[in-house]
Amino acid sequence: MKKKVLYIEDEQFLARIVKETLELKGYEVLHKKDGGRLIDLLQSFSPDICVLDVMLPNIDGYTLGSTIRNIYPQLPVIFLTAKTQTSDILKGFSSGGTDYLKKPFSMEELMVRIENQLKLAAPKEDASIETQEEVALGKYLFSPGRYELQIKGTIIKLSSRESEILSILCKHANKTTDRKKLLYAVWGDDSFFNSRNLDVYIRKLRDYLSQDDGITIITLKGKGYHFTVPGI
Amino acid sequence: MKKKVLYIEDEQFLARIVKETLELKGYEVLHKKDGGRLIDLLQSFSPDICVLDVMLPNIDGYTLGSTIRNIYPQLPVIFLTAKTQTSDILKGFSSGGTDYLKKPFSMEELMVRIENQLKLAAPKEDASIETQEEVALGKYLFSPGRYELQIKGTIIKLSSRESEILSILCKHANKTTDRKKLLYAVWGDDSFFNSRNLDVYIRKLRDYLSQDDGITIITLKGKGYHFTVPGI
DNA sequence: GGGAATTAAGGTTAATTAAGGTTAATGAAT
DNA sequence: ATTCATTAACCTTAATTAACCTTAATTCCC
Repeated sequence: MKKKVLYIEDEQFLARIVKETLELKGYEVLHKKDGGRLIDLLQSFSPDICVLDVMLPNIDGYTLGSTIRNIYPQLPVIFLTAKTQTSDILKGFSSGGTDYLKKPFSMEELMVRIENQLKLAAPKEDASIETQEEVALGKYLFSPGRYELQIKGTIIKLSSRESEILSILCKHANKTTDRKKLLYAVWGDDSFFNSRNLDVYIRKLRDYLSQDDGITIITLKGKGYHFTVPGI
Repeated sequence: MKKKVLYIEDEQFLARIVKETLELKGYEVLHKKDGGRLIDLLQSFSPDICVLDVMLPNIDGYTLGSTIRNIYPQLPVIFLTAKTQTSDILKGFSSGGTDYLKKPFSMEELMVRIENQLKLAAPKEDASIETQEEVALGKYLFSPGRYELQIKGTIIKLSSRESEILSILCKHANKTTDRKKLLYAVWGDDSFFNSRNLDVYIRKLRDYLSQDDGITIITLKGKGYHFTVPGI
């Protein structure tokens, strides 16, 4: 998926070069000469990053930056400007900028700073499965955050318990998940009833996951489950 | 808790100024003249950010940067250098730098860039609604202060309760909002009646937000709601 | 030692109960 | 006189409990 850059710049000549260079690098670029109807633009275009000139007709770049930061707390914003006074730079960062590049700059520097900002804004890797975006399970796509299991475009809605248990199994994909630990993780105890209860959920999950026979939840009696998933 | 800066710089005079300025700003600074025993340093000092001069005796800054990036994928690294060639900058970013500052620089700029890197590295905070007058919710724009939800130019007026509940959901966007806490936050108790009452409001909000199917309020029975919003 | 009896562990399906959803009616506050 | 908030009555669905079934592992006996 192409990353989208919203680029606001009034100098036509520079704008053209930047836009073309970005497009050559594989970005989708929306260039505007001023910040009019910014909020609409953000919503319809939904950029991954904004590159703003500071000296603009009508509304200046800093104001636009603040607006963006206000509405999209996480969206990277790079300011471009000939203003080189320290106070301008400070203003840039306090207006929600995540980087500040002084004109004149080389195209390469802009490119690498854009890449860098996108990398920094990307979801942090070290997060546990709770915050994890999506996991590929064979032909399925599991989105713990959305409580969904997707296969060939059809979406299976999971309940919170189902999703919770599947998440735990995923954490031990192709290894064994201890039954007792699973029970404790989900219910906080390993009573007889919850043990039956777990059986019920395992059956449901097996059922949901039956469309890919590379995926199996193997029972290891007295131990737990071995969740086999191809290609993890 | 003081943020810790690991600062590697061989120019004694500059180093002293930077160190003192940082300390004045409330940072804990460990200054070294070279990158010897870097790995030990990182582990014992466990800095929140590294500031590296590039031109160093023995091992150069880029090499140190790469080492850091390998071991600590998320740790911010700012390069400081008189090298101003584009190729040097590219090298800085490809060596795991998260920012690059050309010498000579103003202390203020260094300070603000350090702050900025720390902010970017910080675990993504939920947009604290209090300070925002507007939040983008997918195709919608929510203005808690005005009790308005806007979509494609049309304005949906929210009642105070509706707005209040939506604000709370926004605070936990893409995470789960505890039902009990929600009830307490809004009504101060979790009586049966208010619980039904909450259901009523959730239904209304689902209805208002139904025009963007990236937005969902998922019920987690026994827990609460998971408000999913794209791009937050 | 090899195969039937025993038993513990888990599986299946259905019933129950608890949590929440929906819609409409009532009550409070402008 | 409306608009918003609450209460009410009834509906739907997830989670749990229950009853009964199957399978793997021991044990027992010859």
